[in-house]
Amino acid sequence: MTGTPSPAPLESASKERLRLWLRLLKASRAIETKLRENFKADFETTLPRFDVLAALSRYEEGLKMSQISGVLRVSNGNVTGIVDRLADEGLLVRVPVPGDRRASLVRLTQRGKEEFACQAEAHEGWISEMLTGFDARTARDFADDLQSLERSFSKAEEGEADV
Amino acid sequence: MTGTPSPAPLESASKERLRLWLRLLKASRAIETKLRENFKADFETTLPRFDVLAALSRYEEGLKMSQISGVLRVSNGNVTGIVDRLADEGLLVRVPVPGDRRASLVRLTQRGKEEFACQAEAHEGWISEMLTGFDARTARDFADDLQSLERSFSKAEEGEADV
DNA sequence: CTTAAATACTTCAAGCATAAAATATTTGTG
DNA sequence: CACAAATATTTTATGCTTGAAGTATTTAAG
Repeated sequence: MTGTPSPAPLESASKERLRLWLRLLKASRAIETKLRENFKADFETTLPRFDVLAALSRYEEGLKMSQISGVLRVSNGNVTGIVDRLADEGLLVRVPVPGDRRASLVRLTQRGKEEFACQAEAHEGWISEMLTGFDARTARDFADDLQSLERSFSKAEEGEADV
Repeated sequence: MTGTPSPAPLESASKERLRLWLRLLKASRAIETKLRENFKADFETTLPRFDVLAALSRYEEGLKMSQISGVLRVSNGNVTGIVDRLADEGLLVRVPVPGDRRASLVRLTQRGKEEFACQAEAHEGWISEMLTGFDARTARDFADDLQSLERSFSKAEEGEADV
């Protein structure tokens, strides 16, 4: 990456960072919007539902509700409704946890696994189309840059932890 | 940017693009979450409300409802509720458009302008803190990379327009 | 064993988001 | 002018999202 430097003169670090954030947000919203449309049109589903299936697909044994919200980094109450609807449709089940009647383990059903496999394949295809301009090497480098951005962010977060 | 190449071997372009997207999403969600918390804590407001004020602040004459949704790229009906609440609080007003009784122009009030100025300053500060790891040059280059990602995306969108 | 604290989860209220339907007004055509 | 089509906006239904309050159960302390 890092293409040709912009002709426009650099502004303050603060302004350039703001510009970076606005671009990041714009790009990710554009992709997200397109994904949402595709999920709706092709599978009559949503991104959050796909996210839950994706999380579960990585854990054959299942996940507790709080683990799902932990993995997806969303609030606890949020997951309840999404799992409710997916359970109604038979894509997953709540299994009681022996020895703890508060909790339940959420597991994909066979149908859930098959449905997710379809969706995941389509998902990867959509993303690949949208990012056609990036070859494997460029995508990897860019992804690494993003990770460094995230590290910068996390470090800033820690810094304020002890207020 | 483009730091040291990852030691892990490159996978297919499709996989690498997927990874890129997941990183992009993760980074932008992390920042967005933090921003939401800050807006709530410091100004008792939300990101969408800030976005509307920001859009209006760039147009002294005001914007019609449909122009707001166009600029922010959100649905029409969405803006109605947000503008309603901001109007209730006296941060903006709906002004009738002479000669077209369907439409109205939405304009910031003096209070709205002052409130937005405060929020915008804080916003820039928060972003700058979160992205401390990026100096002006690096941020600019990264922003340019993101723009090229967006161009790649838009081109992919066009391509399917004539189906 | 009893009770307070912690844990797991659900429910609730408020707001954001979309798409689609409904309303009101304006514009274009004959 | 009449009236269909287009335009501007609001309303509605549905779902995601959070944070806070509520319920049930388990764990820890005395």
